[in-house]
Amino acid sequence: MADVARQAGVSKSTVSQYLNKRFDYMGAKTKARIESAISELGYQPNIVARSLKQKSTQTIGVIVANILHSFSTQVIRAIEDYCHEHDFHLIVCNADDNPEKEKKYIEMLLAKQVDGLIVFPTGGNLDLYKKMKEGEFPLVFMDRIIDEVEVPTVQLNNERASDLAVTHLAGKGYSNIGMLTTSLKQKPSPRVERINGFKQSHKDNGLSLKEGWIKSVDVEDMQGALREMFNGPSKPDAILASNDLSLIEVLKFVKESGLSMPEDLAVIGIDRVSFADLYSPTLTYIAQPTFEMGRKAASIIIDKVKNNNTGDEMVYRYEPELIPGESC
Amino acid sequence: MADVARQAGVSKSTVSQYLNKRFDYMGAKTKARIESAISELGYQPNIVARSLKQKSTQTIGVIVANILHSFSTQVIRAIEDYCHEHDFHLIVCNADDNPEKEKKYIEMLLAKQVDGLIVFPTGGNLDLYKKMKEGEFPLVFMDRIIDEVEVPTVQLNNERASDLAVTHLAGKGYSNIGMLTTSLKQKPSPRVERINGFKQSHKDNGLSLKEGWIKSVDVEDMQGALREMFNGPSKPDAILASNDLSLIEVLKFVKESGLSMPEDLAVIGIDRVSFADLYSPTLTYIAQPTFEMGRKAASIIIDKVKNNNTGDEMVYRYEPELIPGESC
DNA sequence: CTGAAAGCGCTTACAG
DNA sequence: CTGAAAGCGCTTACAG
Repeated sequence: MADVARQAGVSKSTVSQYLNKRFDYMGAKTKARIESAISELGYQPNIVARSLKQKSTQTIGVIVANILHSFSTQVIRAIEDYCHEHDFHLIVCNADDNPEKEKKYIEMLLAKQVDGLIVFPTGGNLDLYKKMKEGEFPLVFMDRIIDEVEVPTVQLNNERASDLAVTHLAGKGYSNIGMLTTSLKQKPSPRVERINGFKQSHKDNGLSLKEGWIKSVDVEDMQGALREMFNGPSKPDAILASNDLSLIEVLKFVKESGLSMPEDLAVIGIDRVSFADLYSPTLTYIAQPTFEMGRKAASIIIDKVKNNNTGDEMVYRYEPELIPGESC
Repeated sequence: MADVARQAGVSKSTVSQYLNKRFDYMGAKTKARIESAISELGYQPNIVARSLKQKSTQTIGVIVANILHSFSTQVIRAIEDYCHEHDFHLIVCNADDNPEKEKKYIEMLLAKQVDGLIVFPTGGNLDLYKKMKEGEFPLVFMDRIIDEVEVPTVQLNNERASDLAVTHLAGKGYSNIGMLTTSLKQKPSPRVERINGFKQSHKDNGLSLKEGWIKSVDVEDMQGALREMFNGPSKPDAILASNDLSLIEVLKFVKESGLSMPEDLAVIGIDRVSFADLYSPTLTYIAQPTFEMGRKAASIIIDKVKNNNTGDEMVYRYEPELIPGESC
């Protein structure tokens, strides 16, 4: 910038005014001289220096609990679009369901002076969440609710998602429904709520619930869990896969067991997968409005950044939708 | 930092030494005092300030041409792992096959003072690429070769990928092979090379080539292109989908036309897709070694960053592998 | 073993 | 309409 100033025969201040498009009082010839000095020198401003001075990086951090879920990538995409429209940049990190990693990334992003943070919380860093909340740092939770700390949260009406699935199955005459979901170690609220919804919907639909057929295990153990379900005296005639990773395991099991869908086993999943319409049979699933959810989270965080972290700390619940296919 | 220094009764310099773990000459009591001052105040260093002074952000930028390709996400993942191991951060941007966007992102990342850039080039910004090359800015190209500017490039042996596919099909007795690939507007080298390989392999296998069955169109137009292929007097008995997006369109077409695989039509794709083993029939495909390719790109860029951009400007070609399934 | 001082590349009141 | 000066929060030779 000093070079540009010298070349144009003005001061750094004036160059800075030019760069920030404050032309109110700038002479036309000054402006032109700066303009040509910049292009001659191929000058590019240093955002790092500007950020230091302005104490704002125009950057939002996003930490997803697990990038392998299609839900995460879809939401990131929506957040990205919104931020892009509002001239904010994004740094995305993947905590891999690991609270240690989540902690590391939160600290890294704070050190990098992001203006705000959207977190899909693992739930394992209550102190950190609280510290940010107390420090009035702009923060939004996505997908999972953390009871211990009041932060605006965007998530699905998870009980309703399970209810949609069970009611649909019941309507088709299925009554022996199993459920497969990823591990409950961290007790992430969506999984807990989906299981609760599953149970409640059994009552509402007059179905008898088999507790043993609700399996919450790590992905590696899913084939075993499914085999268990099918080894008993009575077998499920339908399965709810509570997210995309579970669904893939169910489909793998169906294929390997030589079962046919939906005759031998009806299958329904929560989350949209790329191959739902391509599969034979096409898959019935419960879609989350990932696009709106992502935009909502982005809009809350950007409002907070701009308005000094004011605004309500609400939980925003979005309604799931059943997309019918041939798998049940 | 000034607060910490005051609280500990030392100077900022000493705090800085502490933070940078230069303990060689530091008194044990000084160290302890700084340590407790930091934890009392909950001090977090400001990386932006450090970056400004050190002229290094420990950050690598990645610009993919199109994030929708599974290849891109797999490579990003590998780059991320490698950078993480070497304490570099990543900022990922998606140019959406749009040279304008690519330009914007390159300039943004340079302004953010990333230490190096891995680009899946659209090919539409030759001046910018040259400028970076001349400025000795650490730069690596991924996937696509740009003849006009000599930059280290990591990519697949694309001709071999097509050859593997065609030779496999020929071995199974198929001789009327069509090819579907995404648009050639930008003439990205992998698509050109895959088409060349497809043609050459026809010669090598003594097959007669139907030029009209090589379709390079935008994804929206693929169903139409496939219908054209199948509307003529003779029809293909096999299709090579040159990437994952093309493959999905082929599978959609097969399903909608009521064709059965591989009896009516054999299908083979380049790129690994998540549902290859899940599909009925399971899919035969040509895999790229995305993991090694990503790590290679990351290792080149980090070497360049550390060694002041020395090193050769080679093209690294990786060999594809055929993963057999039931679709051909 | 520790501190004073300069400087990284910007922005921004303020003076003229 | 433009410039001199201070300051953002660090690091780093250098002096002592």
